[in-house]
Amino acid sequence: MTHRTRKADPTAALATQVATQCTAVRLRLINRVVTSIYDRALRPVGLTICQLGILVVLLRRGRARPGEVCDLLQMDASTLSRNIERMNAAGWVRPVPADDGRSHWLTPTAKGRRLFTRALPHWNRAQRQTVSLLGDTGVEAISAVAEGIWSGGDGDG
Amino acid sequence: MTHRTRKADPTAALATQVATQCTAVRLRLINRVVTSIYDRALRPVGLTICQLGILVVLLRRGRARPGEVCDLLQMDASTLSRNIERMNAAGWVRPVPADDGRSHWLTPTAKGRRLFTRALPHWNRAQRQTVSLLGDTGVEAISAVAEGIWSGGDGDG
DNA sequence: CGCCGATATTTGTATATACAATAATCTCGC
DNA sequence: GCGAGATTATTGTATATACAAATATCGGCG
Repeated sequence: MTHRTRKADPTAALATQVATQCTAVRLRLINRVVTSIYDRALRPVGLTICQLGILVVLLRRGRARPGEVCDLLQMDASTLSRNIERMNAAGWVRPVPADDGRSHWLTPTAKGRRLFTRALPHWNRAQRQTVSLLGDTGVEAISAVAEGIWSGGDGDG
Repeated sequence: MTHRTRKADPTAALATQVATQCTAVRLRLINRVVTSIYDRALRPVGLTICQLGILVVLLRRGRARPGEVCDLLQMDASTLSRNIERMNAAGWVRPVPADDGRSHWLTPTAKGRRLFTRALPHWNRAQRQTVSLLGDTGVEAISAVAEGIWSGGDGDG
């Protein structure tokens, strides 16, 4: 009789390599955890962290074209389009015609501004909770990586 | 006549505070960028980074119950359920009955193992590209944060 | 044995996301 | 001024995600 143990699975070891190295798997895990914190915190005001992020861009700039928002947030145009669709339906943003007929300005409404004001304390709570979870070090590291991407990516420095 | 400049928008300054501090907005941006890198790299083999992450867990452990996978990846049970649904439809994983009738084992199929082997070079390419984008520092920081969450979270150290 | 609370998963519904294809407009060269 | 190619956004389709509710099973207690 041949030996009773079946031959070792060669993929298991390779899978361990991937598991212990893969940046995407880790990043996505962190993203799920952190997104949950903010979404739960913001739920009482009926806002998601995604929507808050978009609203903040518009509030800062007063108005912005879809393409600008996409560039800033590194978000696909179609993704933004659907998000704006919901925010528009909720009455938080409005499109206004631009010179270039292919585009338009997105502007926050008064209702959107009031929502933002109401959301602030909840956002603060989530932010504190996140700092407590990731540590100052973790939060700063994430900021640094984002800055790196905004400034054209490519490596350390 | 009253002055021509309209009164400054008080939300703009607050929005800037949020924009410059919000960890979630930054993390989600990084997540979009990095996920895109892996999904594009894996596309030729018909796999997403999400699915690869799940497959890797099953390959490492040989088999796992849904709840275990959720714990490990910090993924909602319903999310895993839908992902497994697709991977099962593709023939990469199979459920096998467990002692506890409420649950079952998830196991990779031979087809799933072959897929993983084919995916490896593409994953490697994405991983290199990500290291190049985020820098060793960034990649290590993300690993550290994930380890922190796995080991019960709460702060630096 | 049978019920009841606890546990494990799936299903219903909604948001977030991206790629491919389409639609609308602009710009430049002639 | 017109047509071809570029630019900007939206629509079609599919995956990823989570909360709430439903389903199925387990385990203990009377």
